[in-house]
Order: sequence, then C-alpha cells, then structure tokens
Amino acid sequence: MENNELPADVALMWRLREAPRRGPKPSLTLDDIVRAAIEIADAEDLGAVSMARIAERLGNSTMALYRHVKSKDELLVLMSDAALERPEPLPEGVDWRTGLTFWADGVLTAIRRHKWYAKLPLSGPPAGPNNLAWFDSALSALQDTGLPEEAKVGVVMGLITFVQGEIRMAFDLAAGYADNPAAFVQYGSTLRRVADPRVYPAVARTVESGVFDQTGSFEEDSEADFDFGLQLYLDGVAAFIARVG
Amino acid sequence: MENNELPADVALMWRLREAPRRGPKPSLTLDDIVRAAIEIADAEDLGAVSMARIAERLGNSTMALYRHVKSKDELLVLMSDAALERPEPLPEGVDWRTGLTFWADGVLTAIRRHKWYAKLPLSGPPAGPNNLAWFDSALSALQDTGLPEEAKVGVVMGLITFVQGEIRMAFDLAAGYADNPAAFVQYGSTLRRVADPRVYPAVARTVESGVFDQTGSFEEDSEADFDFGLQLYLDGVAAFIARVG
DNA sequence: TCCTTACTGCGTATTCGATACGCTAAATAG
DNA sequence: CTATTTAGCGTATCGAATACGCAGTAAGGA
Repeated sequence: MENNELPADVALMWRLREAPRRGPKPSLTLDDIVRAAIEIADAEDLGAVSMARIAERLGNSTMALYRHVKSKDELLVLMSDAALERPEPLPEGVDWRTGLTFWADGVLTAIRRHKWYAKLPLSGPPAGPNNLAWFDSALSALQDTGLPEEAKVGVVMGLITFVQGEIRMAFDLAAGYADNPAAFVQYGSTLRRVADPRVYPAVARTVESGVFDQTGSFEEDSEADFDFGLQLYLDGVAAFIARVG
Repeated sequence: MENNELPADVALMWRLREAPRRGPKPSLTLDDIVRAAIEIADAEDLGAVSMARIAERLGNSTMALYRHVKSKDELLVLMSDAALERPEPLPEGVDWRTGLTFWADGVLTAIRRHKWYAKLPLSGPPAGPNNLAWFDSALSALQDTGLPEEAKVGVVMGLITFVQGEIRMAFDLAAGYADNPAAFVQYGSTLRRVADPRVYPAVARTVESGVFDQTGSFEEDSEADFDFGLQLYLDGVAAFIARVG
C-alpha cells in the first residue's frame, strides 16, 4: 500500500487502515468516537467536547480514545468531515445560479444541524469524503458556464468562504444574543448615548433613521441577510461569467 | 449618570467608569492589561493569552487582573476593539466602489497586524469606539448612492462578513500550511489517490486539469483570492445599486 | 491627627482539560 | 504453548480559569 504517502488525517477520514490481525478486539471504533463527540457538540457546544466527556458517554476511559486518535485536533478534523454528511444531489438540468443557490441552502441546513461546525478552524483544502462531495457538487453546478477549471475553483472557494462567513457570523451573533439580549435590543439607544455625531456622522445618520431600533425575530433576520448577501455574490459571479465565460 | 443602562462591556470599552475616590491607587490600568494581552497574542497566538501570562508580563499576580475585568471573555471583547485602531479616513470625493475597496484593504492590513482577531467570536453588533469608526467609514462610503439607510447597513454588514470570512479562511489555511505543508503540496496527488471519478466526477475533471498541482506562494495566492472575491461582491453591490438606488 | 472604610493586590485552593507513560491482559502466529 | 502485538486504562503532570477572603493603603470625616 502507498497509504503512507497520504497525510495521516486524510487516511483516517477515508478509513484507510489495515485492520490489525493480532491483539485484543477493539471495543471501540473510530466511528463510535466521532459520533459521540458530535452528539455532545450538538447538544451543548464545542466547548463541552472533551476527551473525558466522550469517553464517559462511551463507557470507556479517557485514555482509551488515544488508541484511535492521535490528538484531540485530529478528532476535530474527523468531526468536521463527518458532520457534513452527503449533499443532496443537484436538481437535473438547472442553470448554474439555481444550482449554486440550492447548494448554498443545502450547506446552510447541513450546518444548522451542527452549529459548532462554523467554529472549527479549517485545516486545509477539502479532503474528507463528505467535504469533497460538497466541493464536487458546487463545481458541477458550474459545468455549463464555460469557465476554465481554475476560475470555477475560484468561484466555488469564494462561495464557500462567503457562506461559511455568513453562517459563522449569524451563529456568533445568535450566541451573543442568547448571552445578553440587552446589547441587541438596546443597540439603537446605546449608539445614541455613545456615538458622538461629530465623530461618527454616518452612524449617527443611520441611527436617526431608526434602522437600529427594532430588531425583528432573530432567525428571520439572519435568513434574510443570508439570502441578500448570497444574491449579491451571485450577481457578481454572473458579471464574471458574462465577462470571461 | 445613566451608564447603568449600558451593557457592562460597552461601558468598559468606552471607559465610562467613575474613578473611585478612596482606597489605594491602582497600579494597573485597563489599558495596560489590554495592551499586554494584545502583545502576547501578536507574538504568539490567541492560545498563548492566559491571565497568568498577562499578569507575568505586567509584573503582577494573576488575580490582580480580575479587579479590572470581570472575566477573560470580557477581556477578549476589549482586545477586539482595541486591536483595530482607527481606520484611515477615506480619500475625499471618490465613488462608493473605490471607497469600499480602500476600506476593505484597510481592514485587511489592520487585521494582518493582529491575525488572532479573525478567531475571536463576534459578540454583537459593532459597539466599541474603534469598531464603530470602521462601521462609520464604510457607511460613509455609500453616502452618495441614494440607497436607503437600511440597505446601506445590509451592504456593509455583508461586506464585513465577507471580508472577515475571507481573512479567517486565509489565516486558517496559512496555519494549516505551516502545520503540515504536505497536505497542500500533495493535494493534487492526494485527490488522485482518493477521489474516485465515478463518485466525484467534477472534482476529478478539475484534478485532471492540473489546477491543484502547483500552489504558488501562499501569500500571493490569498491576496489574489481576496481581491477576486471582493470584486465579485462589489459587482453584486453595483447591480443592487443600479436596481434600487 | 487618627480612624473608618472603600478599595487594591494577591495567596490559596479548586476544578477541569490534555496527554505522556507504562502496566496488564487479550488474541493470534508460529 | 509461547512470543508478539495491541487494547484498555490508572496515574501523574502540567496549565488554565477563577472563587474566596485576607491584608495593607489612601481618602474623608471626627
């Protein structure tokens, strides 16, 4: 096997490891561990995921996990691939814009099930089976645009960045809201107190317009922001395709 | 004073606190603490910032810091405002697109000095003096577009999201690269080994085109990606202004 | 001037997390 | 049956956040 040439975490994600022939039968599998970790993260938060908690949930000791995983960071990488599951296939024969919108909505719903996903640091280009499937799906949406491969990759990378940034921000803000709703409800009045119009003229104008005074339902707002930003980006992609494709 | 109505961290960021009249003179100021914390984060990483490290650097004991700051999280909020400093004023009389490009470049250089900034969770809408100055600057770039205030806010929020997402991704990837360059250099060959063309047809096509086989200098690549994505987004904004403004 | 009191700095101790190390026991190859 | 490989786990180390409460200091009032 030339698996040795693959980075260790990639090999793990694809479960390329010869099963050992000797020794006691493992009572744990990698999948058990990853699944338990994801369950904890879903139920509480990424911060609640500790090796001890995972082991406890599995009825094993903490150190047993290290037989399957080199470090907690490696486990996080595995979680980040496992959490995404597979994307729904794109509808047949739709144009690129419909395809990418569908794709972005899919990412949004997938990550909504695992909000902690947006907090994970991205360790490299998409390499796990699930991440790669999403990558493939987005690329294939651009199939008929006539863009060169490199440009497709650029557009998709930009889209990934945008979507993840949008999601991360929405979740951060939601967490901040849960933590301290006052900071949001009072935002308008806080700015009125604190933002001197001579120093912050544009902000003051906006404050006066009353935009900050009522925040609607949080969920709806971020949904709308997401769509708004996404459509802006896709407008940009359309202009790019018109220019280059 | 009605400072009581302000959220605690906001009051701290604006340094609205009556100086106590009795008792010993503080040997530390909040600014000392925040500055020390930022220096540590700059030199090493956010992970290296611990209350003990900060205190050590200031020649004080760990617990002394808690006289000035309620918790480490509160300190992080203070750091996130202090790190940004003030934006350079926009050039006079430029159109919105030039203004926002200038602004985005400014954000990029500001955060480059404090890479850890992109890792901080955003706790709420921009509320500190420096964050607010950046917000003001971006809003003022849109002054002459005729967009309603709410739309300006939407555009700016989208831009903030995009820029921060772009930066965060670039830094995450750079960290991953430093950690394990092999994962990047071998990316093409890894995909060839692992991505079955029947399961990942679009990825396979892209791999065959050779796009993944040579990664140029990392810095240059992310610079180019940043500009590419930014221009896509601004194209979208242009379309939006044409439609609505 | 001296005392009261609101403060500050700080020592101690607790709790929790990651993980190195090495032992013991199990399963299989020979 | 024995040697080897490998799994689970107990113990210990190290570092971090932070609760709690004591002790000393500087104003204001007597």
